[in-house]
Amino acid sequence: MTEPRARRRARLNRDKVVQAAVDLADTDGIESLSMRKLGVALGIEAMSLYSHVANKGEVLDGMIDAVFGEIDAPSSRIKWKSAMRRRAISIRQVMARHPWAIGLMESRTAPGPATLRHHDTVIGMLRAAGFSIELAAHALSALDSYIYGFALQERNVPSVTGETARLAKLLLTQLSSDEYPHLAELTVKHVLQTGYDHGNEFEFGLDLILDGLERARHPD
Amino acid sequence: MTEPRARRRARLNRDKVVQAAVDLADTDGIESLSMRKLGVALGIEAMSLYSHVANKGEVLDGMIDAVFGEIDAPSSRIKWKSAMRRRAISIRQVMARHPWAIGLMESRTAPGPATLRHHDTVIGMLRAAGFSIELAAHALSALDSYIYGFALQERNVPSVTGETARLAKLLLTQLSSDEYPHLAELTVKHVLQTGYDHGNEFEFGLDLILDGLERARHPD
DNA sequence: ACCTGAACACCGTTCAAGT
DNA sequence: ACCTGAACACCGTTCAAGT
Repeated sequence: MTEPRARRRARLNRDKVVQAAVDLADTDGIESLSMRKLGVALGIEAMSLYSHVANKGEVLDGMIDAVFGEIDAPSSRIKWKSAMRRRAISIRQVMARHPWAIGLMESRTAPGPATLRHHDTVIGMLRAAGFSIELAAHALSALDSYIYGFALQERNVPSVTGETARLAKLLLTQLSSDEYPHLAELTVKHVLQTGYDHGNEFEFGLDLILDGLERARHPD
Repeated sequence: MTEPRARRRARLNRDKVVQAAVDLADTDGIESLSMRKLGVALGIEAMSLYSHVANKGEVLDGMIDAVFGEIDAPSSRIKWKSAMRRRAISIRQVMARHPWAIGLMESRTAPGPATLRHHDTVIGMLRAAGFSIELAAHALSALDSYIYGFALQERNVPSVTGETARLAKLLLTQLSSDEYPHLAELTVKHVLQTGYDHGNEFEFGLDLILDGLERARHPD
């Protein structure tokens, strides 16, 4: 038993550093991901990380690419609409697993191999389904904007589950119903209703776009 | 002339601190916005800021609310569809002026008065146009997801303007056209075409959603 | 009431030194 | 080739002290 408390994988490399960073961000949040804590998690001094990555930015780029690798590649064996629908739902699930990812995307500009592979597959599937280059670009832009934007907003809305959150929201609504009557009405009569599922909201907008794309592909 | 180099406004207060933070983020980027630099910009010691704000988070919340205050309130004197279209374009313009805002939204959860006022006005306009509560919620969720997601993606794509960026992109495409053929094709034959305007991409998706909402309001 | 300076507990990163 | 410890230039924030 020469092992200290932190399990040291056979040999450290870039991928293992990135995976440890993903785990740390999932557990403690991205704001507490530091090179020093990452070192501790790997049973290593923080400065040793620089043997495997050039800087923290490379870790962050790797994390984003790892997240893209988790997205289900759309199958070309089903209708394009079902495939794009499943892809959207898969992205939303992945973003729910890694809530820090959506915020990280904003600051990173160097797409990794998994990211490029994913987009290449999606474009290829749309082209095979008969989309023109222009329409494929429009479709990808519209769908991804919607999916990422929804994930971004979902992160900001405090979850309605849990009685305390519910009570807090009710109180807030009560206080502001004079100043913001329409917002108060929408909150009380819609968002706070038992059985309200934010996922329905996601699928409503998603189907709006998918139906619109179908119409654009087959102009009347 | 008792004034030192930094203009000191008559008396400092929360709003002036927030406005200085917005200016600093616009100029130098959000990543270099620190309490110390904010102090320098205001001709004050960093620690004096805590007389006006509780912490940096309050500054960030204020910045987001200031950005919402810049969005054109939708007029109730025109058709809902035109009003929502203009609102979307206004948000995109405001986000272009303050590119840091979209990334900040992700981490802030306390909406300020301008934010609440804006959303209340929009919901009120949709309700007046005959939208049910449910459909108004769906409409706002779909549109805002799309708008913010588009802004998020727009920030990640290096601008195609400028010959150097153009050449760099061409080279990149050349290198990866074997591995990512569809991505390469879309980039070369669409994105890099002269006259390509990313704004058209925005309006395509926007009109897709607006048309879909119109159909949802008047089911066939 | 507002501002200051010193201090604390953190950051990312460099560098010379070790094995 | 990989890891370490000390150091540098930064952070946000607290606190006792000044006016």
